[in-house]
Amino acid sequence: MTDVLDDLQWRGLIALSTDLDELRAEMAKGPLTYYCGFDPTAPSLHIGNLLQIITVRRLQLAGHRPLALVGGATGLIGDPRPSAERQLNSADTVAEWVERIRGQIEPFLDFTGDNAARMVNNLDWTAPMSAIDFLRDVGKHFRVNKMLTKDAVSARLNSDAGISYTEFSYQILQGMDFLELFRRYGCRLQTGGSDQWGNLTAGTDLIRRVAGESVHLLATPLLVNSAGEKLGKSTGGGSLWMDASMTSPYSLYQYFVNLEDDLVGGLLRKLTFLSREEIEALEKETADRPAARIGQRRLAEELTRIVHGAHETEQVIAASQALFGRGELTSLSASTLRAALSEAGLVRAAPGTSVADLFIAAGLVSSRNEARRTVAEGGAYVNNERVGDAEELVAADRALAGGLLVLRKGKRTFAGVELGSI
RNA sequence: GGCGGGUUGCCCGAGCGGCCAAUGGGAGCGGACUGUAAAUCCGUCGCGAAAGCUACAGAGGUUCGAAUCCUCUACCCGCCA
Repeated sequence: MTDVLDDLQWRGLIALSTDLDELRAEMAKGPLTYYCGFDPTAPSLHIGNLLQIITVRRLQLAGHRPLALVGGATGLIGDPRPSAERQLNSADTVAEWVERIRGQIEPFLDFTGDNAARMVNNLDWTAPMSAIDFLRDVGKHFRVNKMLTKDAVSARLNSDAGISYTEFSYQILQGMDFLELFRRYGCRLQTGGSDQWGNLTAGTDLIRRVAGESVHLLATPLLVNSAGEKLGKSTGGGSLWMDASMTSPYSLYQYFVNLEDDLVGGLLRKLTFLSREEIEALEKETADRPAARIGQRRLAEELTRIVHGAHETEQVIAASQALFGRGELTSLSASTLRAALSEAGLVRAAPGTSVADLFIAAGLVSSRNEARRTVAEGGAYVNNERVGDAEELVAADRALAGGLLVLRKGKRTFAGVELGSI
């Protein structure tokens, strides 16, 4: 079997690390216990977190022992973002998100066998600790001047947003986590995103001071597009969430089908479990015949399957083929059409509703002004026919099989309407 | 605790009594070109059919008229103690 670190490197998953040769040597001796943390700062994890989960899984598949940490404590504090202070979430909210996120992580890991995974929550060792203990036992090991140099902190000090003591302390909590897991489970490696580097090193530094041991770090690169923006920003403003109710499987699939060519290879490497041979073939395919989007389709398919399962993936692929296929919509059967539109988003409306109101009802636009604007710009279609008047009433005789209408905004945003009594 | 500066639309940022729904970027959205790419170009970008309404941290006030002036509150930044 190939060395897992070599594999991670080939996949471009190691942006920053501590001494890789030392880590390699430790891994060679047998199963290594490692951890990766996930803070409940939203009701769902997103595609960036998925990269971490998948990386954790890769290490487990290589025989190492994962600890998946949900940040019941750190989620109550919030790590400093470069731009501005976070709004604190209530303890109830965070507790609920902890459970949801735990549920999103568990399916990816194997909790049986020699290198069974374990879920941990940093609230377990943080909540019982008194402020005095925290300051005496932990705080004493942190030098403020060093804490100030961390990117996340210095960015905030140099902005006029400033930083609260609360967020400033975040790195100490994360450092404590690593120390705690080192003591409880012999954890010797932490993985995370490279934007977390400052927080990751807080842990290794603390363990070195307290226990005199050198433990390890692996940081993955951030997922960004060619403009350097975080991936997922072009989905209408939000992230690509793993929760199906926040980002539909269809939307997730479509996002990756539309991915710019330059990113396909890198994401196939980072986010899928395809073999090196398969990925290199797909990369060649993408380079030779970019218009065929073979790489994009495969990436979209793999990811949708990883996140939402095989059945759902079949549905969205079929839906995409029906809506984007060359064929006439009139040639689609009622069941095919209904299935496709259900994936894209299907609502009911009464016959005789105006185009503008249909677009609003389907969620393609958020106001009548926007609907009128879209029509005026020539970007509104009903059954693939461009609409000229936003106030045009759509009668029942416009419906396709099954009483369905296909609404489209722009080139690729579809939604369905079923005409009938509401 | 004292003094000074700040809080503008999704983000950055101009405006400093009427010409401000608010200059300019960016993001977003649509069009053209393409390949359901990228880059580029063009358009658009609070709500409302309109009258008009709501908006420039929050609450009051001055004024014919305020994002712009005054008062208080909250938060942020800096200097001093």
